[in-house]
Amino acid sequence: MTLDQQLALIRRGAVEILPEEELAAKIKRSLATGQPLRIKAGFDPTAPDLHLGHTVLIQKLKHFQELGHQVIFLIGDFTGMIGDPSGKSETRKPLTEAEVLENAKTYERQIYKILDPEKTLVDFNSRWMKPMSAQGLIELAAKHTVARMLEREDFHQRFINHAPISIHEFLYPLIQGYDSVALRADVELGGTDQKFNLLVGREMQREYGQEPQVVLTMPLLEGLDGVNKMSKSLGNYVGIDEPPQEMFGKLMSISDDLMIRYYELLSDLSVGDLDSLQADLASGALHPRLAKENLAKEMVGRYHGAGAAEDAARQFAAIFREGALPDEIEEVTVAVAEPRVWLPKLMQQAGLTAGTGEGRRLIQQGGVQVDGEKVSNVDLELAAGQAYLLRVGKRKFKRVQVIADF
RNA sequence: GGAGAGGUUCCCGAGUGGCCAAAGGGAGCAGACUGUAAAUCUGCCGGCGAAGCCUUCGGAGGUUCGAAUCCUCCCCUCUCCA
Repeated sequence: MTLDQQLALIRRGAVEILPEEELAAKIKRSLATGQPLRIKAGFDPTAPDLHLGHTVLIQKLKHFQELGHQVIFLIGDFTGMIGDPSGKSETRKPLTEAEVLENAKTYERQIYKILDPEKTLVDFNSRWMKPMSAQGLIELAAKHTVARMLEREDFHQRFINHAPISIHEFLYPLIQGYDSVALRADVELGGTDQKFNLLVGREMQREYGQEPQVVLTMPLLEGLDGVNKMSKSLGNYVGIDEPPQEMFGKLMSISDDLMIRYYELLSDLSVGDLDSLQADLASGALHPRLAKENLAKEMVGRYHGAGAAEDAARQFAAIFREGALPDEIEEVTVAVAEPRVWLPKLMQQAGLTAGTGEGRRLIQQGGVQVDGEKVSNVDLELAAGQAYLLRVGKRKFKRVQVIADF
């Protein structure tokens, strides 16, 4: 592909490319020499459960891969072994080497749903960080100043808010920057929240006499709430390993605005198609529900195959539009010592609620059905020795076999 | 090392002896409305078969009829000084 074509694809969805002229120069040189660019992106070894937020970045890696460049998927196992960079929580327990390898495998299994395994290099920063001596680390630390560190937004905020900042947190950007030196990276990708760290990489490379990498930032994908960034700890995520039904349901529950955003950052739709999609939505030619269904199908299809996507769509429509039951309802068996069970108790034992208080509340609120009948009596007792279909809220179903055990 | 500020329920944050299972907001859950949503409105939101009782306000003791609130010691964070 020509320089301009490459640049266009790389630019798509990117927030910033710093500096763009350098990227152009690197690509030009690559075209001339046939030498692919080395594209780096770093990942935390402790969270092997990728969600759609991560895939924004991985999609971009894929673009580079399509352009023939060398993608390096770097697992920050060394940094992950030390502790928690957010500073808030308790010290993270160090991962063993076996765990790291295990997590790496999980990563590979997940990313290869998007990336080409043949063209992806997976590396670990412990490879060069572990042999580094204390002297080497201090030398590394000497290449940066505290004032410079405090320029980073979150450090700055915490500093002025009198929140704690641990010394080791200053080491993370340095090490991440050194990773770029070790890998001789030409380009590093990251979320916009990574901008500072990515730029440290440029400075480190310069310090070590290398040509600085180009920094490319991608937007952070908002989570299902539409406000906060997608993250596991906030619970607003869609994991790419989730069952099709789950994934489909979550995607269908996002707001219309968010749907556009997801299309933009996750879909393979071309820029032109995206524009006409938006136009059709605005004119009413396309029903938002339909557009959302298509998006959900595309995502489920990407991670589970087209068949699974169709199934999920059909079931979803059946349950939520026609009020039918899902194809598969989990069955549980609960043994009770009395001839009758109190419903809230049963719900608790079936794993539908955390306690009887919650069950009691749900009944009062009209959110509980037994065999399709809404329950209003908090004291309702069911006879043992038979099966019941319990529905709690909109989505939780269980077929419960109550056996008498006395 | 010295002086000061602070640690409250999932999160933020009020509460400075009984009226406190603890205001308010956020998140979450349920219901209504819808397009499946979003927005909005309503209710719930420590545990308990619900009567009252039990466990919670950094930790351990103590004062008191009674402590998130007062005292002692300890742990942790921040600020200023050195």
